[in-house]
Amino acid sequence: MDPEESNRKAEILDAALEVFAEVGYRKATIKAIASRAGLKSPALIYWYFPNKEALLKATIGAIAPAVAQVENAGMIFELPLEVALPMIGKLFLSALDMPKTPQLIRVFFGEAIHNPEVVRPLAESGPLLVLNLLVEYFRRQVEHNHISGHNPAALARAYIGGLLVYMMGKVLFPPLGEGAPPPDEYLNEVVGVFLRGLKG
Amino acid sequence: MDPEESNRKAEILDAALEVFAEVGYRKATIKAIASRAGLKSPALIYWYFPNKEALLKATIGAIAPAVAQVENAGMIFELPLEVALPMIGKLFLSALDMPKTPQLIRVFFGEAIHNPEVVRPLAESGPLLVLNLLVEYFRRQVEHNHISGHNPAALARAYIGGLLVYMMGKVLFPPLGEGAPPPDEYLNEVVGVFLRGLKG
DNA sequence: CTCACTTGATTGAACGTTCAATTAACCCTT
DNA sequence: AAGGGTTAATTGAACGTTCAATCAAGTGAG
Repeated sequence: MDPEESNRKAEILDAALEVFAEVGYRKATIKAIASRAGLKSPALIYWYFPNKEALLKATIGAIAPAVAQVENAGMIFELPLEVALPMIGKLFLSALDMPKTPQLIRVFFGEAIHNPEVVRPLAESGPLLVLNLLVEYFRRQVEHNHISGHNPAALARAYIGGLLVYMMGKVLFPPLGEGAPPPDEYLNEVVGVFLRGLKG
Repeated sequence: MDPEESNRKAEILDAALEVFAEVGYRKATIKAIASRAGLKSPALIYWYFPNKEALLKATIGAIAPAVAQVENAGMIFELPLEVALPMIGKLFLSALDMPKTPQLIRVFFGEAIHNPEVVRPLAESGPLLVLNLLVEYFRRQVEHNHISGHNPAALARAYIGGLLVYMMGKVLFPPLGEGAPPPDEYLNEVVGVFLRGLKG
């Protein structure tokens, strides 16, 4: 059976995510990851993974599918703005409550600059997925004349940006989060502005 | 006199900014920074700076004041939304054209997670400065009943977020920038939404 | 001569990775 | 069931390299 079989690998991946999130890929040592996983020797990691970079890729690869769980994505296209925008907003901000999200965000930004390829799957199964969904949604809204004179690509980015900055303030760079209202209040404000702003 | 006197120091700081931006603080080696600065020995760096971390701090400290050049910041409070919002937007996006901005953004995000204290001056003299300016601006607009029922802290973050995401797409994480409209078109759209969104 | 500055060589620690050797788990034959 | 043989998992020690930091020896201007 699986439960015992691949325990080690999963333990190592969990430990790696923790350590990577705490100190970053380059500062994270194989030794630290090993001892976090309860191994008595760092060498054991090399029985499961060829090298440190492969461990990073596997860590991200293991979690990316879980991030991509946007269910019934297509049905959003049928919904009016008043429902769709808050829904996507909640989807985004509710991720903050999941235990691994802060870790993932930290790993992502820590590597986004110097290892964009490695970390890309994470973005593609999370924010980029939602962004593209939203672009397509706005495009259809324009097409059906529910809104007019708007640029879907710009709208979607601005909306996602408003949410992203809030998350960055919570998880990434606390000075940015100081003075920010609670999530639901924030979301209300942003949704309100966009709803009125789109009905022009 | 200064011009020759502190040339070396300035050269080292320039080289350090370049290398830090290219490969990140931890991967950047003293040797690489030295040779980038035209030095024949890495040891010389230690005559000007006590250690690598001090070099990073100095690099940021040297550039932060230049970033903070928001002239006549106070006068914005007198301007109506239709003028103030595009102005702040241009201020933000025009930074992309300055040669060192991409480097600074890369250094900032590369260290924001694991060295928030070091990199904080950079944020405080750039985006956080503008953010606080904007919060105060919105607060006064509400106070004077030019807009009502709005949360200044949320509004300002959402607006800055819209701009920030655009910059991140350009400089930090290209996949996010793919499909984005040109700066002026983007800014027009965002400003339009917020202007209409605020007149509720 | 002196002092600010510059250099090549060196040191010592940290780290990723390898490896030979040991132990645990499993399977097959009798 | 028992025992021998094969594979999987695990370990500690060691190697080779990288790199920040130090050092002692220069240089050249005043």
